[in-house]
Amino acid sequence: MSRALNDAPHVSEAVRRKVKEAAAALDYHPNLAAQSLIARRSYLIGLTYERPSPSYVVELQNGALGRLENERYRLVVLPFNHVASRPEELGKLLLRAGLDGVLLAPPACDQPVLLDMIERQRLPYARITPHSDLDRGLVVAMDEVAAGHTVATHILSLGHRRVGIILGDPSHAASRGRLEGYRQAFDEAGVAIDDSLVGTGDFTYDVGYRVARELLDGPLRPTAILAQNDDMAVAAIAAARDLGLSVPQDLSVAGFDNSEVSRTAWPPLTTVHQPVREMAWDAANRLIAMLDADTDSDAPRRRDHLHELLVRASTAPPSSTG
Amino acid sequence: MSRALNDAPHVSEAVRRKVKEAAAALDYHPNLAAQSLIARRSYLIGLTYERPSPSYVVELQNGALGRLENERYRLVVLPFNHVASRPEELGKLLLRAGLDGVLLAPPACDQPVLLDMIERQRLPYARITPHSDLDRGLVVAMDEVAAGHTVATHILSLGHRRVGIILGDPSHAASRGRLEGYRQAFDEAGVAIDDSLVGTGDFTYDVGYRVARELLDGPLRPTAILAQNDDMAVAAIAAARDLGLSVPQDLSVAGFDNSEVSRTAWPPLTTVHQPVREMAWDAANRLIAMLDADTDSDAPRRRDHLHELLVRASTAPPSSTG
DNA sequence: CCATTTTATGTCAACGTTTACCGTTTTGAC
DNA sequence: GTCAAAACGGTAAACGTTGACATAAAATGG
Repeated sequence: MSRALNDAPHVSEAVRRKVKEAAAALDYHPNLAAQSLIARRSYLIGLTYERPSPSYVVELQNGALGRLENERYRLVVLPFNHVASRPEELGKLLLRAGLDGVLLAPPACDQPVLLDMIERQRLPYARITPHSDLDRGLVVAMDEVAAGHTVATHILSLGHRRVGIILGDPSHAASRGRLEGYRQAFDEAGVAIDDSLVGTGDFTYDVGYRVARELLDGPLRPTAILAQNDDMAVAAIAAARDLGLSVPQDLSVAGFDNSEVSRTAWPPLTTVHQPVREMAWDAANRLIAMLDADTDSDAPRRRDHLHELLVRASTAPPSSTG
Repeated sequence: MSRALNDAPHVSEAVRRKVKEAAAALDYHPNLAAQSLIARRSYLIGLTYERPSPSYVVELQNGALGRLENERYRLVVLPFNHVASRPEELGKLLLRAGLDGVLLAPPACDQPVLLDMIERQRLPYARITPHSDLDRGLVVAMDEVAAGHTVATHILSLGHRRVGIILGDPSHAASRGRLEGYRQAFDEAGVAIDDSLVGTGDFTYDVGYRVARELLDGPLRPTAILAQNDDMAVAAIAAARDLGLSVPQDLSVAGFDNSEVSRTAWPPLTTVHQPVREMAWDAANRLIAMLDADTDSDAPRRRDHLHELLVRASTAPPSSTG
């Protein structure tokens, strides 16, 4: 009987023990569907993300899973590509998945249509590093502008003046935020951003390589490149090498994300650590706090996590001939 | 009424349409818990793995998810570390997760205790690249011995004779299988394996680096290194560089797995492509075929996938001074 | 020793579907 | 127009739990 197994009051110790022993002997496991039915909960948390780098996905997952460990909640992964062009489809997918709550990574967390849908169905959600409508839902963020500012300031303070920029996918607002941070740093340093040295990538290695080649083959070869993620930064290093340039002697390269490749690349990348795992943990934490709270809690709806600049061997002052 | 929504027979078109319209208007979604309760299925597939490289995890997931797309089944991720030392705990976790079936990646798929537990509870499972008890459960495998043979033959045919070997975690049977393949290739080439050139790693970069340094600092510096995964191979390249050695001029390095780092590393790694995604797809495919079959199907219980040697720039004939 | 409270145990409705069953209506054939 | 068969729609049981309620037993107080 459920009272014995669930340690409810008004059950004698003897009976409780006997029931538990019998349950153990029979390898009895309560039927979760029946429990879900009556509790009106599935104890499933969804995690949705879009085809980013493997290390990002794993960090995200591990962060969320770290919080879910020893909880009843289980994590369902729901990757979904091209959200921007079909947000309703993802909405339907999420609503049909029978979730108690969902963690939204970029760029899904920035789709107003999607947020409308899941709000209408009262599906609780937490947004990880969103960049628009920062007042909707639970928000766990990193200050992208500040991060972009930090890394650009690093490059400028080394003495670089001709700085190439490889943007990420423009549909990710992180790309815009980081660029804004670059701008502020350049303004403060009294340096103008040369638009001919700004190329648009999509966070992938292949496109990053192409853009880097264009920058380095151009008339005004930069002495440093700011890439908006590590994969593209590694691609920039490869492009430089293919042109006979040494990093960091002939070209400094800075990335973003502190992904695994940034450590295993040669030279190791100067990059910005985005505390993805911590943010995912926090998002899961706030989400289940919300789910377990009977009343709408008065916890703050937004929380910012701090970035950290990791200066490694891929950046150095420009050579005198630069 | 359920008949209308589920396209059952004996329902007039008019009624069916009206019901569906009303359902759409109300954003009605059937309660999955109730459906699960009556169907005696949760429509949840578990995936369990142990702290391997991010790219492996993502390939695994994407493969399984690729098959689950457009199915009712959802994927629950259940990473679990140190299975070898506490298989019963993972068993309990899996059995309590309310799964319809589970995909077991190494090394969980090689834990007899775990298999015993989930078999006793009649939880269907598929094993991805298991290395022992190959007759238990659904098996999707790669022939590790053949793969090890192929890569070792490649190195030997380039002319290398002093070959260092960095083993993976010995508890992963993949490590043993690959080594066996090396042995066969060495035997066929009439070359003896020098035990002093065999080091034991654990598939991680850091330990791989240490082992590579020991090998290269030793009295008999090898002209080639066979690493049992890409992370350790990249570490070996880094170790060589730190000693002033060029790859592949002074040292050839071959990896295993065709992970992302093997492509972004410099020089790009010669490696063995393990069709992880395809195998995960296949495992999910066979598992749901089993779940959806009323009777025990007579499909083959084991299926081998082919490896592929990818020769890239990290291997070359030994220099004449070697 | 009875009345009263406390504690332990048994019973049953409810959760939201599906499916089997049964009664009613429509259809088609003679 | 009658009859059988097919099509349709309504009702209720069942899935495996939980939790409220009722009943029974034990403990307590007068």
